[in-house]
Amino acid sequence: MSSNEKNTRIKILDATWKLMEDRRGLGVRMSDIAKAAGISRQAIYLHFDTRTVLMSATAIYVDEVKGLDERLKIVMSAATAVDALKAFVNVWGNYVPEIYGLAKALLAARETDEAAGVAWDERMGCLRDGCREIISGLDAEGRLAPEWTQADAVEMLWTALSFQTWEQLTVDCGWSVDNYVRHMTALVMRGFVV
Amino acid sequence: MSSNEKNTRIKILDATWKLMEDRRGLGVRMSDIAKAAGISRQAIYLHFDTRTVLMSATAIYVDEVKGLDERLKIVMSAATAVDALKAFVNVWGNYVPEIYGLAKALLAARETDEAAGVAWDERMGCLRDGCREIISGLDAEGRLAPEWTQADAVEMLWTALSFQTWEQLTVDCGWSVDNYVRHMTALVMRGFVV
DNA sequence: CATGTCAATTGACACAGTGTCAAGTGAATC
DNA sequence: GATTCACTTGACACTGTGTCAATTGACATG
Repeated sequence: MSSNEKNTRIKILDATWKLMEDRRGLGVRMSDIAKAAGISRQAIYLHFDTRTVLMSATAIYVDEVKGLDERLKIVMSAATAVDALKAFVNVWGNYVPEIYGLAKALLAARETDEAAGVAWDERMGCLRDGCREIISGLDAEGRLAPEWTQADAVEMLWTALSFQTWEQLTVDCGWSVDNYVRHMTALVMRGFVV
Repeated sequence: MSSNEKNTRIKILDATWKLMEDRRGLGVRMSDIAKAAGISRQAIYLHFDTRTVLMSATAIYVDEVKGLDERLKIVMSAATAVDALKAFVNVWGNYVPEIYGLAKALLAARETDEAAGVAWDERMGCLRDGCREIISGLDAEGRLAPEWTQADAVEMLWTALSFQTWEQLTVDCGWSVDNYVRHMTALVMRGFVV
């Protein structure tokens, strides 16, 4: 039955997701996932060719469940680009902890695995799109600081909001998400808005 | 003879460094290093207990040869904190490509290896110290933007100047080092200085 | 000259984790 | 009753790290 097949697939995705979050993306083996999903290790390979394929599929699955795209789109409907920017930082800063483990694992895999790199870039795509919209909005409203071309500002803002930056501030510096949002907002407001 | 022992050690460190830079920190095996150093794979373990120990030792070796500390100290002698900040971004931005491969490898190892994490934190220490001095100088000169406490500004500046940020802008966004320096300077000047 | 020391070599092996393969099981389907 | 299909089981190949024991070759000292 295809519903049974689907159930196993979903069980694997859920197990992968849960384990990645529990262990912050580190030390999650295929055998751990199999155990958590209640199937044999080899059965995973009936659904996903490689570990990387599984992680990419899990990332897509999580995106669907969590719906970052939608959250960001709502943000974009703010009255002004400045409001959108503030809301954007807030949504993103609060979203990262929900996907931290999986993102971390995907990022690590990216170093050695081409396919993981592609999957990562796709995940980060909507963030970059959001930055582009906001910068273009700022510019249209005449509030983009004169130092910046739109293209440069987009890339700098996207980098400031990167997963790695979020991680360094919260994990290495011990900031709360609220502090991250407050101070990152301050930085980008000063840095890009006039 | 102890000079012979030292020679082999240095040969290993040089080989490690060179390979890390050549391969941008990825896919460098102990056997590759041995081959490049002209010794047997097992002989490496006569000098370095583990791969991580070797990488940490190489990082220290590179630091000695390249002398980031000294370069940064010269920067600190600038007339004003603002000048120091600009020079700091310039020195750091131009320094990273010289240590990219090794830094990348150490950063990757950090995820699974406690000792690598310590080694990384030590390497990043002088950067953080520099940020602290600059922010405290800005504050003393009354030019730190009012949004910031010194502690918060130090951590945010340190994060803005992180290896990962440098990497995202130059590798992922394709910026030249000159562009990195110019735009990062613009961001931190706007973000922190008043 | 004989002896000891010490760095390095060689070959073998343990271990972990990914991915593959072949044979077999059990339940639904025709 | 035969087929199909997801899944299980056990075995194995492969890679890379780290360990071990036996051996070599150079050099230093008595």
